[in-house]
Amino acid sequence: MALRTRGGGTRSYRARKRLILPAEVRVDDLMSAAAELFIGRGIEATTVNDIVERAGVGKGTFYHYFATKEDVILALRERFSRDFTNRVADVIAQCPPDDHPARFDAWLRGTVEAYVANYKLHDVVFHEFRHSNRNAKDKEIVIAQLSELLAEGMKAGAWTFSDVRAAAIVIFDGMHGVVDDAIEADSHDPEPIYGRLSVLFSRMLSV
Amino acid sequence: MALRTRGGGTRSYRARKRLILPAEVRVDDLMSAAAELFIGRGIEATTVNDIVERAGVGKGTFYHYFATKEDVILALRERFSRDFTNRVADVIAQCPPDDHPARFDAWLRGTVEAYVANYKLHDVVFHEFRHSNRNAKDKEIVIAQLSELLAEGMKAGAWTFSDVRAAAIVIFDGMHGVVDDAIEADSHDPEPIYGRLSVLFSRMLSV
Amino acid sequence: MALRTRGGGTRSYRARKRLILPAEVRVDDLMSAAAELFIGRGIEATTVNDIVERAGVGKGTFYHYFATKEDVILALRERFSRDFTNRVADVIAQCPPDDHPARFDAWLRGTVEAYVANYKLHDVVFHEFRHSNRNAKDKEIVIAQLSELLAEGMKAGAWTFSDVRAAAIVIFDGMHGVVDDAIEADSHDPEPIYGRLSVLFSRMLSV
Amino acid sequence: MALRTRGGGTRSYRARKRLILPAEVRVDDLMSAAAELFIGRGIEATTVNDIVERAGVGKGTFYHYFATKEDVILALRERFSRDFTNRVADVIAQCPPDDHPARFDAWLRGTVEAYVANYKLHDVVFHEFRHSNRNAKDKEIVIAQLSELLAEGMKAGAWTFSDVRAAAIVIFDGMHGVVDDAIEADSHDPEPIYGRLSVLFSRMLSV
DNA sequence: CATGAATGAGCCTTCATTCAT
DNA sequence: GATGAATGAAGGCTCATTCAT
Repeated sequence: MALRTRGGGTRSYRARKRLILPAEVRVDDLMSAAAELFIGRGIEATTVNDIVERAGVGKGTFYHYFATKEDVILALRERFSRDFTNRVADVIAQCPPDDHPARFDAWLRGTVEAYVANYKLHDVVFHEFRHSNRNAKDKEIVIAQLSELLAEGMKAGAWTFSDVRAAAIVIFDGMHGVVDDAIEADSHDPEPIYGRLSVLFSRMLSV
Repeated sequence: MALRTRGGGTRSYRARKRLILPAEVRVDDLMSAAAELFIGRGIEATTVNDIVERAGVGKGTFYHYFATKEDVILALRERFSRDFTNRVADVIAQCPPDDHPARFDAWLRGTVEAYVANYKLHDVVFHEFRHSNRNAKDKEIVIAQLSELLAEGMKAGAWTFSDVRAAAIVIFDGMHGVVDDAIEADSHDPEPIYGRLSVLFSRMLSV
Repeated sequence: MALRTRGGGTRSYRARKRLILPAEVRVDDLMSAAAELFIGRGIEATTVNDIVERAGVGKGTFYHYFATKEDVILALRERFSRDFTNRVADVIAQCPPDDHPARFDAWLRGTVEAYVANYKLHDVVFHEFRHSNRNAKDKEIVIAQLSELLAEGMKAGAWTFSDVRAAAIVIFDGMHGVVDDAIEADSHDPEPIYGRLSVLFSRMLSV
Repeated sequence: MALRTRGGGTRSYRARKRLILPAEVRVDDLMSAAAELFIGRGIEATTVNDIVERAGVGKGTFYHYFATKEDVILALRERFSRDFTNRVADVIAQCPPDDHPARFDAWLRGTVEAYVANYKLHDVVFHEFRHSNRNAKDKEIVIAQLSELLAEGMKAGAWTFSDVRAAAIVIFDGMHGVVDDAIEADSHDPEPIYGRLSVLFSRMLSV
């Protein structure tokens, strides 16, 4: 078997300065590089080589932090969901706990804004890659968040639904579709989008 | 087992009967084989080899009818959209032209049924593959169909919308999401799904 | 996902004439090229690239006929065992069926000759690569062949053994070791090797 | 799970206690870890990472004590040979210097026992790795030991050989093969193996 | 029309070794 | 002495597409 000699066998490389950085920084660099490339040219068209080149690290460094290419996508997804949910939760938290219409409004505005700001990454990371049922996991979080908001409003008599979950899904996916449509038409201002959706959803919410 | 091909005798050529069939049949066989495989294992995981093997033709035949692998996907997409739209149009056509609520109802029921019946192919062919903006093309057709239905109802005073297109999108994507959710939960009966949606949308349609 | 464009994407290659040959020929070319390289530089040090280059075919051709690199080794092994056993069987067959000492002699001479002629390939293919228990399979064949010869001689009263199998193994492995030792000392003439072994084994065979 | 390293906090460095131990202990830990892994999964499949992890030291420590991965194998080999030879020499030493048959018997029994006890390490370290002619070196030692024993017996008139070395090789390799065969058949008791061999070899030794 | 052998660009991943700390 | 983050050369394998028959 002869133990193939790899790596520094011929002792030829020495282009990059061997810099040691905190794991966090390296992971972040890698993830950002990946995100930019995924957005720019798609996941499939982005190679691990592209990623490490853009991140300015050796290929081994990539595999030091991620087990496979898939892993970056998953990590990106998690980060996206976390950021998204937190962002919306913050906005809602600033409303009076018992003003349910205001809270829904905050959710809608926050969601539209967050999505308009990051739809590219969202699209690429959630639609372009499917891996068993892990797909639903992250959507479930945001649906749950909205469902709870709707359920609380219903408990307080602000509105009624025979099926809260179905309502949440229609609202979320409807929002999603309308934002996509606006973006497709090059309208990146969240305000009018929010306005159009608000009118529609207020009808569904009113008795 | 060592060899991939054991090659029977001296010339291994001509295993299959060189059968000549009408182009339509060939195309259809190929598309069906592709659809089944795409559904079963995903587009990426399906090779052209898999397709021709399942279709029972030589690989050259595939490239005789389709320029690239992409082409089958596009063809499948078109076929799906055409069937879908026709099916829904038929159901609507059976309603009185001026009973707009009934027409919407027919649209909703027909759409849910059609989607429940074919969601697998739909998902794979529309979500798993993205090629520039060609994606929107086919969705546009069904949105247009619904928009027109809504617009006519509005013109007749059955309901009002400040933005018909936004409403159509919310309705379509909302429907889509709720059906997906039901299927995810293993509820493949279109009736209750239709019921849930009908309640929600009727509010949006009513003044 | 974008269906990475591979192969003739950029349409640049056209170095080799696309020649279509019988599967047998291609398989043989590939196996011979592999054997030569394995012998020359070891299995590990030989890459599939090396093999196809030497065989004068494209890399895809290799994988058209062999599923993995391992497969060539296995195929080489099978071929070696088959040839070896046949060769020895032929020599034995030329002896009178009841002259057991002569038959054993034929076995020994044939075996030594066959091994001296091909020990390089043998070593590389049998010793340098281990894959579960498949290893023993091929040795078993030759041990069985010798065991039978010994058993028949015993039945005819030519010699006796309390354990035929053990005797066969000692004879075979002993022969193996002595030949290796001779080759190590650069003595490639089978005759004296055969002579030395014959003396030793005749003692074991005599009552 | 996305990240290979979750890195606890800001600096993930220094997880292990930087313990300073005598070189001997370190070397021994490393060699033992390597041996266990080589036996368990093969040399090729064992990475330096695996070894240091099992030994509980940093990767740098490995390269502090061994120049390359090969070095451990070589060290293991030497250790094995040394132990083996010593063990057998001890047993022989307990026989009367002029009772040659007894000495041979002791050699055979000791060898079979030693080999049965360590065949796994032996196999992996001697068969799975080939590096130029260094291979023969260690086998040579044991062959020499046996050759001398046989030669002395011959000088004393206990037996005769036209070629002592060939006899030694047949005996050693024959023993090797029969033990392997027994182990393959799950017979790990050295006694019956020794018995079978003793019968065979006594014939070769007797005039 | 039909076939399937042939092709090669390029991808993901591995891992021995180095060296800044 | 000890550590482990960093590195990049190299390898096995895939598969859309071509084209000689």
